[in-house]
Amino acid sequence: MTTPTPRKTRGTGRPTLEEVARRAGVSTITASRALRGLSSVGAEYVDRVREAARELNYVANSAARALARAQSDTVAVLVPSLTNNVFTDAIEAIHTVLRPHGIEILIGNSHYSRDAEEDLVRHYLASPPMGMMVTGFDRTEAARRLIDASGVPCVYMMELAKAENVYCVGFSQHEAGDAVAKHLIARGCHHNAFIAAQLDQRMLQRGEGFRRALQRAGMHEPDLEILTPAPSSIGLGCELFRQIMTRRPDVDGIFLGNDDLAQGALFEARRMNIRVPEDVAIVGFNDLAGAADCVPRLTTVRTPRAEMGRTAAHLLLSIMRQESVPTPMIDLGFELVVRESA
Amino acid sequence: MTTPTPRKTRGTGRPTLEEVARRAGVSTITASRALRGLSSVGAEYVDRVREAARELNYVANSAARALARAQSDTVAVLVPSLTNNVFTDAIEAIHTVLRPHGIEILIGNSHYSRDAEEDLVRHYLASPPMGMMVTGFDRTEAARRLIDASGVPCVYMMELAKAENVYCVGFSQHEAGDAVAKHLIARGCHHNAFIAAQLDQRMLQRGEGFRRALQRAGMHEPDLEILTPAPSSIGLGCELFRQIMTRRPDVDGIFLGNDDLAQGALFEARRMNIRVPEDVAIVGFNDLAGAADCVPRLTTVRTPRAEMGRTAAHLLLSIMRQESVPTPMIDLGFELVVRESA
DNA sequence: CTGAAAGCGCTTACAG
DNA sequence: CTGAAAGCGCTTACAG
Repeated sequence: MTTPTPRKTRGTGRPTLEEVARRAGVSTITASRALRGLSSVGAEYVDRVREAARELNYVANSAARALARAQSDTVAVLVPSLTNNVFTDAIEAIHTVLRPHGIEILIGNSHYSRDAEEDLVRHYLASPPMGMMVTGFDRTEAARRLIDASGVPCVYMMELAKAENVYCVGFSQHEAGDAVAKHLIARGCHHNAFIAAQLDQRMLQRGEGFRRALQRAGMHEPDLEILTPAPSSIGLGCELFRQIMTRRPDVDGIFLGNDDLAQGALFEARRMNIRVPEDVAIVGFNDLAGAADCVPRLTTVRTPRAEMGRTAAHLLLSIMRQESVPTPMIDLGFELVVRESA
Repeated sequence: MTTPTPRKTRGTGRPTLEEVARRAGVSTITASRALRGLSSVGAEYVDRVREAARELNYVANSAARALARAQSDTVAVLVPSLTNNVFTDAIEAIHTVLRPHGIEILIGNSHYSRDAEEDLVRHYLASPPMGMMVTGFDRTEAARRLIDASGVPCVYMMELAKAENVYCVGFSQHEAGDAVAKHLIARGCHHNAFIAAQLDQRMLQRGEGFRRALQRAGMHEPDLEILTPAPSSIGLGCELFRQIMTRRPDVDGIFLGNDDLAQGALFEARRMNIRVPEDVAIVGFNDLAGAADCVPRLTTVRTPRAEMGRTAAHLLLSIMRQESVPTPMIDLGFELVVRESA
């Protein structure tokens, strides 16, 4: 004898918490608490509820939960680019840490635009995520205020803050630039150029570190800097390398603000029959895929992208749980990887 | 005389639809309809409601909406990698199309694992998105069934389906491999190798196209194929190039299944003092950044990543709106870009 | 074209 | 430790 299943007119048709509770012989709220692992539920109930949920293939309706709690199991991650593996590496690591906690990651790509980032902040804060992670500190005043006023826990990635009261995970871009300059100087390069594109704050900070070190050594030549807001690319690296070497053939050391630019320089050097590192030493930044394999193998600065993502995610987790964190600022450092090009 | 604002104990504290309605002097449901642009609302009301919403800075609570409609304004996009720009390019385009429609994109990265993808399918389908986009057709039977049974509109990207009843946007990987073989043959290459890694279906399909063309020309040599499931990378390209040239120095044409592998081959060729294309012609796949700038400039197959993303997103939009679509299968083609390496 | 009622599926807040 | 009630903020379904 079969009872006809009543046709539901609304809803998803999926099993609900109420059905789980009924099957387990407890109240809905007890089922809710049992499934959430709240300690105030008797052990015998917990098992019964879990069992019932399993049998029914129960999955909590996240919309209902979000509505009831006035918050969703979501973390918004704002990056300036998805093309640049610097950020996808970090995102991967964030996923790895947060997914097991049932947290969904919303990726916002600002395309290196402050205004676009402000829109994203506004958008995500409209349905407050339980936390957010943003890239660096360069944003509109409005975006800054929105984040602060939202009360949503926020971790800043990729840079170190000046202030004490912000949670950040990164490394000193300035020191990294400094290290590159010192390496070039120690190598005996006398005319050191700096080539940068995109001109986001991190790029500028490493440029500043590089410049300062040259100045301290009395070797800074302002006209040996090429800074363009155009997006970084291998092609642009080719172009700018040719430009500087044509204008100043005596340049014997170049720091290109990232590996794309540096790879382009390597290619163009070959086309121009300029030997690397004999005629000119070349240093990149980030140690992306390929840097270790090109000809000559690229000397560059390895940045801890995955580790930043992982650490930032763990930090955010702690803050969201209101745990006390040892230090709000985590410096993960960097490493100058000396290979063949410089 | 000021009335003290009642402190809300629950909820987000954000303005609700009810407040908007009250301010506009209509019922909540009329406000709801007005804001959603349902034609059954008098024009005068629409303006009043919109005005009130603007004044209150009203943003609909997406959780409440999702709960009431038993569906969220969300599209899940499943890709095998975020490191490979093939997929980030597509994702970018999808974002561009879907964002203006208020649709949030959930990115699932399967890391080229069928099991991981099945988990993702299960996860996303647990809170059904309004639509989903997946990569190719190679998945577990369970994942396939879950998608079909869910009733969630789904568009398949990157490949063309055999069946008629699936919505897909891509190009023929098989034909692309065929085109590469023909080019190498026309160039006069007699011993043509195929080097592939990762071994996802698309890679294998272009390999098959390549192989068939060689067979038709009576030029296929089985031992000139290196297929490894290891992840593609420039470094691996170096390694495999050295391997094949050491084993068979008479090879004079190589199709590497993607640009990473090909770039590695170019580097290693230089290290081995093998001239490209004089000694061996090299063809890559995808035309990623750098292909046009390396030395020698890489001959490769340009694939329509952004266009696939854009087109797939528009197609999904149509399906979700239940509009009739002219054709479920959209072939965007590819283009052999002949540069210097072959 | 407009609205009062009910419901979506959870969790909070209050009792016991 | 457990539960009945109320509420989160929308939309669906039914009337008029």
